[in-house]
Amino acid sequence: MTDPLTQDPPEATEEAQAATKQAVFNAAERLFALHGFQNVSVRDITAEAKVNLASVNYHFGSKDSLLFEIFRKRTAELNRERARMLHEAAAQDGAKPTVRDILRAYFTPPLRWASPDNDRRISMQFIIRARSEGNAEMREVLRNDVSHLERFANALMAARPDLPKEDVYWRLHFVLGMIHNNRFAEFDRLHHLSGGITREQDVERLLSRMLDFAEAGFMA
Amino acid sequence: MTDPLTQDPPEATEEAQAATKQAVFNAAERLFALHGFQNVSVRDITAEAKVNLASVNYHFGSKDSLLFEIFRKRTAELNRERARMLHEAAAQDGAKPTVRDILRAYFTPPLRWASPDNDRRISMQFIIRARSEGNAEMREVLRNDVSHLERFANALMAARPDLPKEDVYWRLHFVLGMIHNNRFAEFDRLHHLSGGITREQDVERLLSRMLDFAEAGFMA
DNA sequence: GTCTATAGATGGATAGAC
DNA sequence: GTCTATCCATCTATAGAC
Repeated sequence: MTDPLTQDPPEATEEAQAATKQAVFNAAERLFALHGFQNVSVRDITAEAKVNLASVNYHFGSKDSLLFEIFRKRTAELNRERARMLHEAAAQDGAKPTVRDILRAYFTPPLRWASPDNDRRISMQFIIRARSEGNAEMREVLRNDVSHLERFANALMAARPDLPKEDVYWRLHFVLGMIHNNRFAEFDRLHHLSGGITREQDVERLLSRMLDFAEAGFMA
Repeated sequence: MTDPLTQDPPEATEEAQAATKQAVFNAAERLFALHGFQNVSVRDITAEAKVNLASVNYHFGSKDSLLFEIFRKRTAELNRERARMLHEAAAQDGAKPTVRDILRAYFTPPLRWASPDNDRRISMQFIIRARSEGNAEMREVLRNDVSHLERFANALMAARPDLPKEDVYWRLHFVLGMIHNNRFAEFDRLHHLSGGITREQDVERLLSRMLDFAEAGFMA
């Protein structure tokens, strides 16, 4: 065996490998969020990440696996934040948060992520895009991973015990639509329609608007 | 017409040509709605339509042009129905329809189309899918074709003259999110989450639910 | 371990026969 | 006008050099 170990450039063994994998991950997330899954090739990703073409398959196995890994990681992070906020609201309000508190816990993390000065802005666009463009594997995960939604549905039923459960589910569905519509293109269109008076930059103001609308809808 | 037992290969000049073009159109709309733009090849379309491979390029120029033609036709039809309902509501109410009337004019056509027994169900899925997966050309059309949305925004401002215009635009944005979330996959997920108690088959009931939620949100 | 070269598959589009 | 055969670009994935 050759033994040139002490003369290797940097300790490329672990750090460089992790850096390459992370570069691929970030480049892929960014390109997918901006252009869609099918419109981004492995060549685009490795060029953006400034790594060699084989890196995607070496580190992630395949393009699909790369996508799936990004998707799982980001959705897990987002839903963890939501669950934590819901838990805090329950602790503060004595185990029975109001409808507005529950909705705030659901809205705040994605809105924070999507704010212009947040480095997770691109991750939020990735998630929204993945919801509608993801492959069968990802859709199956979405369909089955309803545990975090169940927490919110149950909290809403506790906050409105007078409302039939069917109504709670439908209204939750409408609320989800409000969130999933927050794509770049939709904000852009709204900005154009309104003649430029709508500004999504003010996250706190947008959060208030969404809460006002959704809370009223839930109280109807 | 009166064409009982003439010969087999009849004047294929015009009728057969129109039939082929229509078959391509229908097959493409159906496959795109079910599987997404990038996941459907020209070969898939011509196989589904039972026509030869060159038909797409002969009748439509390119795959992209075919997509664009379907998109323009369907969105024009849908928005025409909406505009007609808004016009009728204005005529009935003496030129100043209520918020609920306006929202009903916006919600009813897509919900009718999407109902299980409607032959436009697949067209509605096509439109929703095209909104998020369409190419740059289609997104540019969406971005600029806000004329039909302006009608609704203006009607809402007339119905709520006390509300700042900025608020009207944001709430309209939320309402759009409610509609665009009505995809097969989302209904499916809701059905799964609710343990099967939500049923989107009853279109009138769903329309009522959406109107209750959106109207309350607009009145907040 | 990294990177190049290439295999292997599929796609859109089209020329040319009839 | 219809349809087949084919061109050529592009993609993912991988073998093999270093």
